[in-house]
Amino acid sequence: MALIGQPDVKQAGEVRPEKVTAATQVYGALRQDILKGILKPGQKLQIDQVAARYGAGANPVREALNRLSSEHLVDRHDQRGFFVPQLSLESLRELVKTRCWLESKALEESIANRTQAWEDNIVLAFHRLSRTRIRLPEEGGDNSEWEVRHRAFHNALIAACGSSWLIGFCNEMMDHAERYRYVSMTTTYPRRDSDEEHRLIMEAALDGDVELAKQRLTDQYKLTLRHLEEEQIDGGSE
Amino acid sequence: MALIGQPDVKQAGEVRPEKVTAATQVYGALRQDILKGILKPGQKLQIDQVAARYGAGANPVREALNRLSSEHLVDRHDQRGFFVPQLSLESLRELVKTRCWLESKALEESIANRTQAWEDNIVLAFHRLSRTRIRLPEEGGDNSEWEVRHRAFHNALIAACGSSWLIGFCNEMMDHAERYRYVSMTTTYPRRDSDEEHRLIMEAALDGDVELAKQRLTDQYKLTLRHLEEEQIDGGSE
DNA sequence: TAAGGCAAAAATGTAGATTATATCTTCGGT
DNA sequence: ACCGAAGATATAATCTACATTTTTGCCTTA
Repeated sequence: MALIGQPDVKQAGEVRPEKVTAATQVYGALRQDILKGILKPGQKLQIDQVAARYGAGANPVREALNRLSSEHLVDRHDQRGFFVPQLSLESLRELVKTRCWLESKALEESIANRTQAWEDNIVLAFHRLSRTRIRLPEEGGDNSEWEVRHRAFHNALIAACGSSWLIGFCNEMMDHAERYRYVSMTTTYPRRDSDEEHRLIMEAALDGDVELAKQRLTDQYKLTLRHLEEEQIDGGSE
Repeated sequence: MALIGQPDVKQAGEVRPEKVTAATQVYGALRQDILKGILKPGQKLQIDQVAARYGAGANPVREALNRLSSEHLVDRHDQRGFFVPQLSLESLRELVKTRCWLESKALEESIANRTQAWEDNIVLAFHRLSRTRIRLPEEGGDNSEWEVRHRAFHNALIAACGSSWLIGFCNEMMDHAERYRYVSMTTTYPRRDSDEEHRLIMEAALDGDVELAKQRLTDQYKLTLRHLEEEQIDGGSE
């Protein structure tokens, strides 16, 4: 129905600042702590403890945990409670394999739909990433800034793929990959030469060389996997 | 209580049947009602009403809604409540496109990893599907049995792809596709000739003809999309 | 018509009751 | 004494009832 000049239209894009609830805050905090490995794989997330930790009541905590359980960032067992999921080399391999499949496809589509804005964003994201120094353990070892930019770069690559589903799936997997990186961060750091690899991916993408770009992207993931395989990252299961 | 002759032995390594909580029951019920279109797209899910409907308290309902929100089966707005997501032709197109991409890939991998058991399950699933009659509106129009078997068939095809991530993503999208089918069920029914299409997909897959199988699979999805496009399924947004 | 102000409605959160699970203890048989 | 079953206690998850906070709808006023 064409509503000409309707006064208080609720436009789809209207942004009313949504006041965040306690549940949402706990959700965000828990998410970070799980991704960063502060909460250990296998650990039980007891309601009372979590509530105390984040200064919230049992219900908001419970809601947050329920959300996270649907993202597979916590395991839920009825009447038994919530747990931080275990990590394993085997599931990491499956994760990387699937990332290669899906991000390749997303990159391919993105290149097919390339626009000026897409290219610009990639260049920008790369620039920011390459200017972020990797901090070694001696320096405090907080690489969360790098993680954020790293993720932004990979997101920029696939942003034009034309499927919010696919972007969502890739992001979900990025979350989990990030957790593996953080948990093994005690021993492994982002490689110094990753900048160069990212540059190569970017260049192939901007050149419109689909096959080369996909190749370089998946090579990078596989290389990172190999590095992690060399460590024992079986999340405390032994 | 104590059922004589049926003592609840706890065998070693036994998988103890998890007693379902109220939250989980509501979750399942809500999920079904949303997928089947009983709860209309765009509709507000008021806590009290939902609680009354399923005979539960506010908290279990809230937990169920939080889980569903992470699956994109309900929209959540802090302090504003929960809603059944809208449907639109545009997002259906994106959904179908993404399904084609991912299920093609999954099918390809499945065929590459084919085993006897995989083939058997496909044959079995096809048999069951083909023996399920489609009920027209006059006959009550409940095609949930068909939906279950239809889904089982497509799952059997991709079961050997080697990635639980990919299988999960495909299933998530199947849920949403199912909702589109149910909502437009007033006018559209599973096509009579879909049996034949499924047979062709199965045959190509069992023959190990990757390209043909993928082609037939995606053709089917695109054909179904075209059928739905001919209807107005824009969930009451106008 | 537009802004401001209320009151009702609804979402969210708290506290404590209830129920299930896990743990510990006891008892009978070997 | 040792093992396992049965029962009792402690712990923790879950749920209910109600308090608090925010939003929504409506009415008044400029």
